[in-house]
Parts: sequence; structure tokens; C-alpha cells
Amino acid sequence: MSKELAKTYDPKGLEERLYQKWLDKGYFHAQVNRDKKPFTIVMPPPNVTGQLHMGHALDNTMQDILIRFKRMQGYEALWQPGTDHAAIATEVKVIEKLKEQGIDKNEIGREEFLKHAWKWKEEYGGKIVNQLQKLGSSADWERERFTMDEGCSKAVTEVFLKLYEKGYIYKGSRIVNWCPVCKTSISDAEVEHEEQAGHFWHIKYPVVGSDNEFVEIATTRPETMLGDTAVAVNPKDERYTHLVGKMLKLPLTDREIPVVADPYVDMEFGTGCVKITPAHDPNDFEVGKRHNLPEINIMNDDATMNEKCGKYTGMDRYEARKAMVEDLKELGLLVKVEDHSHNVGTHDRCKTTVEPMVKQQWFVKMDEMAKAAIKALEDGELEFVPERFDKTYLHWLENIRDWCISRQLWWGHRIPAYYCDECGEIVVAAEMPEKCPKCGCTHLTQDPDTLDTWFSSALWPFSTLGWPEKTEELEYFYPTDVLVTGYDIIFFWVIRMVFSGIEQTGQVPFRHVLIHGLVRDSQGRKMSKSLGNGIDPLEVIDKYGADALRLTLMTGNAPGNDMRFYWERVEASRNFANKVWNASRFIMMNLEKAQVPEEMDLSALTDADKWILSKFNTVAKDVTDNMEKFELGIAVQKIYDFIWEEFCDWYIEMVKPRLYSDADSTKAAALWTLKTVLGGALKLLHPYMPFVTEEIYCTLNPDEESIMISSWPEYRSDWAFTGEEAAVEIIKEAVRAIRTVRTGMNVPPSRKASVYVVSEDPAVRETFEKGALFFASLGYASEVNVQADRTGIADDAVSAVIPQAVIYIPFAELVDIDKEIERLKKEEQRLTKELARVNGMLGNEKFISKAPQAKIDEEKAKLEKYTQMMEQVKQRLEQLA
RNA sequence: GGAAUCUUAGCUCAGCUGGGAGAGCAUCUGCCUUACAAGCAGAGGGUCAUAGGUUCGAGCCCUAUAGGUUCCACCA
Repeated sequence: MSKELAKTYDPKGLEERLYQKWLDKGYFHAQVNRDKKPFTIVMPPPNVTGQLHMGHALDNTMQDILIRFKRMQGYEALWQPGTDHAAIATEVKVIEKLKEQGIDKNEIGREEFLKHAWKWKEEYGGKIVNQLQKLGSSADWERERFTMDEGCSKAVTEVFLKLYEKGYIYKGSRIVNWCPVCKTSISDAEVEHEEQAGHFWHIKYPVVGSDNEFVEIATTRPETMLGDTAVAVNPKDERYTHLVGKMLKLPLTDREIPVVADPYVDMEFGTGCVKITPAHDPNDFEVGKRHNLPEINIMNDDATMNEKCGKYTGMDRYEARKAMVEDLKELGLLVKVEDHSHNVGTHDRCKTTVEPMVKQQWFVKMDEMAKAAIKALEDGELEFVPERFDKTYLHWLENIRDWCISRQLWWGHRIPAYYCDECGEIVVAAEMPEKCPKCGCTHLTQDPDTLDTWFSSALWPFSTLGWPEKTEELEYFYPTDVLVTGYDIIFFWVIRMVFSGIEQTGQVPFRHVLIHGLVRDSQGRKMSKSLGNGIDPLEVIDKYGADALRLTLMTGNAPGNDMRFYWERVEASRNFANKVWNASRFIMMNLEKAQVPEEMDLSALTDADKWILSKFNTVAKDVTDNMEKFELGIAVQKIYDFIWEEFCDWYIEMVKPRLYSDADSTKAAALWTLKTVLGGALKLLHPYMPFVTEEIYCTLNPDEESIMISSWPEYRSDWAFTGEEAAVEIIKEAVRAIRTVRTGMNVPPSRKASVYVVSEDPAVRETFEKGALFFASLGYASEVNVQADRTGIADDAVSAVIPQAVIYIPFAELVDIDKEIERLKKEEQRLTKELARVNGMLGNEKFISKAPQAKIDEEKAKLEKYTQMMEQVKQRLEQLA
């Protein structure tokens, strides 16, 4: 059932129809199939709160291309999708929504809040999945998972228990990054450092027992001085050796603190004296541990000063700073204030300045697991593409600190730890124990905290396949083949998956990590909500179609680099879709008019047919190789060039006269070739542009159900025709040469000319005789005469020179003599340059002795060719002059 | 402070292991040629950031410099 195709390609409606068809047919669904090899990708789970952005579009397009490619190659290709509960992001949204209704989180309590959160998830959570489908993503939606579904939660508990038993998870009092707005701890990876202009306050601390002696310290955060428990100097610093061990009076308080010596202090920096606030600075915390200093926490969870702060109690940290500086000034203890710019840690989510605080938190001990992750990369079990991200990965792992995994949130996996209300015993268990194993009492309370959202994401590659159960799927599809993600998420996610995978399953969860960059706006800025410069992929799809968006995202940049988004580029991609559409339309129009053989005797093909078939064959192989190496951009560029430049601009044009002539005996061959090459090209293009290719393919092959389940073009040795390929290249070169002559002389294409091709080589003559038709068809010649010498050609004929032959066009049929001279002079210049280069190389003894013989022969051939061409040009110039 | 990366046509970017400077867009010229004006055929435009070095030969390798971007980092 062939149907009429519209004149221009219109993706509207068509995309939805085809996607629905694929879903109905179940093409996306992968099952354990022992007859096939598996190929697995797990989709980075987008946040349930998520709205599709360009990052998703890029990420998922790449994955879809690989999956479609492998599926067509005959693999059982599983693309495992799902969504992430996105602990803090979701919690914030739900809180906002409740606030609008006048509901306060703390008033309704945990149980009630979670009910709202789940409701919210059910209501809005599916949106992102829907949007991913608009891209054409062929993920196995039947297997869609959620990081907080039953299975994934079970995996989380299992891992927590195992790591706890192994001693890798511990609870401890540590300095953590505390977000005073979100009121939760955050991990190091969640802290962003940004340069801020600040001040350096120099403050004098009086030495106890000696009048008028002070120690001058410098600080960027004077408010923390209320928590000072020492002042440190470098042990080698002779300026202060006499003070070590003495006591200082801490201003604004009635406390006395010691001077300690610690190598952490940089003598060159500031005054060489550092106030030590163990409870509010990570370094000071370490110093404090070394010197057994007390930790005095001076702040509440919202970063206001707590009850230990005397008159400053209740003030915000910045208010307190101001007040204290004023007071110090009054006391004459403020020496000076300097401008100072320094890095301040902020919470990546809410941009609040992080307050280091000492808190009881849960941590994962990293050193052992980090070592295993490093080893995996070094042993080649894990490969980054591009390779340079190895360094990012290793550097992070080599400097890793323990991972703070507890969060003071409600939405997430609750920590499976229970405390005995009586004796305080900690029990880590999958379920609430009936009684305390120590004191036997039955009053136990679960830890109120939840786990870092990345804790569950870290298990994603195997938890989605059923782990900890030993499912068939896990055994068959795991470890997965490739993980596709942005470089911005290597620390958060990739690394944690790697060590979790190794620890829990004994295997690296994926062999390759394909890293891509960020999609930026046309000015190179990050797309962000606050800037309002984000471009909605759905809008792009709506205007130009998903295929155009996908192609745009895959071209014009190197792997791992950021790319800029330009509407013009989408337009160019859309034009390509239209080009494919129209070429196909032309071919199908012709196919309808004639009977096309199913099988073709290849010997019945003309040189042109063999040329394009052979060319296709090569391109298919190259494209396959590139795709195997994850060079997706290079691969699609080759497909693009092949379809547009070779197939459309040359082959289709060459073949037209044969199609228009009913008598032509090679018409069937032309039709067969058109159909075959188009079909093959569509297959190569399908992973990139699934919709247009599917629509055309099914019209082209009414008996086939879908291009998705067709087989990938394999290299065929019987399609390799080197001789014919070369022959057509000669013809192409000749046509180009004639075009140059004619356009150089401004001859309207409507004026046909007789063309004489002169070559001593009989093989070349034969080529031109067979190809004579092409010239005519291309509108540059009405008549083509091929001969061995110049007999019968007017002396003033204009020549176009190609390496294999000289082409003459009787001057009478052309015009403009000046332009011809100009053109020839340019040619002469070019040849002079080339000759100089080749002569230089061949005249160089070192080149002759060191270069490979093949290279030398090549250059010698060029020398001969150019010399010959030069002669022709000179002759011609003389004639015209 | 450490690291990665970039500097190639007016713009955005390709250029794989060193061997005749590329694409898309933009500009200009000529074409509504029966698949496509979202098209066809052409043209112009580049000391490949700078300075050295290795090599017969460097956009590519090495060193240094300048500038841009990004990541990491506890300098109070």
C-alpha cells in the first residue's frame, strides 16, 4: 500500500503516530533471550520533579542512538528507564505547594507530609517520562523504575546493612556542610565554591597575665570567635614561640583560651596567628582534635546565634558579625579591616552560604572502595570516552573524603537505624526490632534522617535489574555496556555507581562511560531558569520536529565539549530531513511507474550504479566503525554527506535520463540501485532520525513492518567496485571542471555546448563514453565527443583540465574572453605553487631517503600530472593572448 | 594553589595516529532545470593565538607566553 507523500516533510502528527506504533508493537521491550547477545544502557534517572531540558535531550538522544543501532545489529538491546525521587528537590517543591495551601510541613508531621509528597509524585512525576518519549526515546518503558519503589528501596536497605556490618558505614560527630535554609547536611560534592568579596578583620586578643600584650589574629568570619577554643601559631614561628602555652582572653566573652603550636598555620599568611573554632571550621576541627580542644557550637540550625552567645543570642550570623565588630571597635580591639576576596561555600541548590557545623551524621568510609574504583580504571575494566575524563575521575578518588549520607529531610529512604529509648543502643536492621537487644526494652525509635539521594542512584544499574534478588535479568543484562552522562555528574553519580557496583556485585557496572558536555545558549552561557535563557526542547520539537533536534544535538561539536544552541542549526537539520524526504519522494514516484526487480544481477549495473553502491558500502562500514567507537557525531556527518552530496547531488542527477527514457535497458538497474541505496541509507540514519526514516522506509517497503526491526547494513564484499568507483570519480571531476569553465565565463546553463574529451588512455575514453549521458543530464553539455587526440577541435576551444583528460569546449559556443584568461591565470598560479611544493619535496635528499616509497611514487605521479597540466594552461593562455 | 580544555573563515565549530586548510550559517553571483527555493550551480573570505624547538615536512608533537572557559582545593 503505497501512499502519497507530502511535498515538504511535516513531522507534526507523524511523530506521535509512529511512536505509538512502536509502543504498540512492543519494539522497545527487551527480554532475556539466550540466542542473542545483550546490550544494556541504564538511563540516568531524571528527577521526578524534572522538566525536560536540553541536557536531557542530548543525553537521551545519544543513548537512543546507541540502543537503536545495537538493536538493529541484532543485539537484545535494553534501555532501562526510570526516575529519581530527588530528595531535596522534591521536598522543596512539595513544601512550596503546601505553603500555597497554608499548610506548614512541621505542623502536619512526617506521615502526613509523605502522603502529600507521594500524591505530588503521582500527579507530576510522569511528566518527564512523557517528554522523553517526544524525543523518540526507545526505552523499555514496561520496565520503568523509581528510586523509591519497593525493589530499589530494598536494595538501599540491603546495601546499608552490608556496609554497616563491614564497618564502612559509621555514625560520627564530624564537621559537615550545613545549609541553614534547607536545614540539612550536604555532601562535599553539593557545595559550590564561589569567589566573594569580603573583609579581613584584624582583632587583638589580650594575653592573660601581661598588660598590653596582645595576639593579633585575622579572620573573615568574626562571629565565629565566640566558639574559639584556641589560637594557633606555627611551631617554627619565632615571633610567637614565647607565647605557646600561654592563655589569651577571648574578647566579648569571659573565657580564656590557650595558644597552641600547629604546623597547619602558614607563617606567611595574615598575622601568622589563627583563631581556632573547632565547631565551625573543618580545618580548625582537625587542629582541635590534635590538641584536644573543646568544640563549642555557637549556632542554631538556621544559623542564628544560640544561647551560648550572650547578648548576641538570637541574632542572625551576619547581624551578629556586625554587632560584634562594633563592640570590638569600641573596646579598641579591632586593629584594622582589609578588603579580602575569598572562596565561600554555597549550597548548589539554594545558593545559601554553607555553615560548617559539628553534627552527628552518618558517613560512608571511602578509602577502600575508592581504591577499588581506581583499580578498575587502571585495569581497563572501565573506560571513559573521551579518555581525558580519566584524570577528573582519578583526581577526585585520590582525594576523596568520607561521604556524608544522612540528610535531615523526610522525602527519601529513611536510615534503617533504630535507637533504644532506654539505653541508647543503636540497632541497624531492615525492620524495626521488637526489642532492644541490649536492654530488652521495647521502646525503639527510628533515626529520623533520610539518605542522600545519590545513595540510591549509586545502585541504579543493578537495583533496576532486580538486585539483591538473583534475577534472570540481572544475570543476563548486567554489567551494562555503556553509561551516557554529562561531565558535571561524574562526582555525584558515576564514581558512586562504580564503587557501589564493585562492592555489591563484584563487577564494574558498565564498561564504557560516554561523557558529553553541556548545551549552552548562543552566547555560551549555561541555560538556567534564573537567566531565562533556557530553550525548551519541546518547543524545538514542536517547531522543527524531534529528528531535527536530535541531529542538531549530534553535530557540530567534539565529544565531551560543551555546545552552543542555535536555532539556525536546527533549521539546517530540518532542511536535511526535508532533503531526505524529497529524495525519497522522487525515488518512490519513479518506483511506482515501473516494476523493480527484488533481486538484481550486479553485472547488469552501470558504472554509476556500481559507484554509488560501492560508496554506500564503504560509508556503511565507516559509520559502523565510528559508532562502535562512540564517535556519533563523525558517523552522522558521514551519513549526511553521503546522502546529500553523493546520493542526491550526483547519483540521482546522473540517473535521471535513464529514468525518463522508457527504452533504456538499464532503467531497472537504476531503480533497483535507487531503492537499495536509499533503503540502506535510511537504516544508517535511523538511529539519529528515527521518525522520518521510519515513515519513508515503510512507504518504500510496504511489506516490512518497521525500520526498527530491520537489520543493520553489513559490509558486503560483492558491493565493492573499486574500478567503477574510480571511473565515476573521473566523470565527477570532469563535470566540475566544465562547470567551472562555464560559470567562470558566465554562460547560462540553458546554453548547451558540445564537449570534447581528449585522452590517450583508452580506459578513460571508455569511461567517458559510458558517462557521456551524465553531462547532458547535468545541463552542461548537449553533446559529448570522446577522442584520443585533438583532431577536429577548434584551436580556440576552451579547455578544462583534469588529471586524466583534457576537456575542450568550442570557444564559439561560449563567451567572455577576459574571464577565461583570469581563470587560467589563477590555475597557473595554483599549479606553480603545487609544482614548487612537489619539486621541493622530491629534490630534498632527506625526503627521498626517509619517506616511504609509496609516498615518493605518489609525489612523482603528481609532478608528472601537474607538469602536463601546466603545459596545457600555458598553451591555452598563449592562444587567447 | 592544582588540573582539564580551548584559541582555525564574519559567526559557531570539525580536523583521527604529523604529508595537498574543512563544514554549517552568514555574504556575493547566476538559476522557480518536471524530488526538494527548507532547493541547485558557483564565488569570495584563514601567517590555524604568539615565540621558540623537534622533523625532510607541524593546525596536529615538545617548551614557554598571552587570553578565554570549566572543574577541583581548608589558606584563616
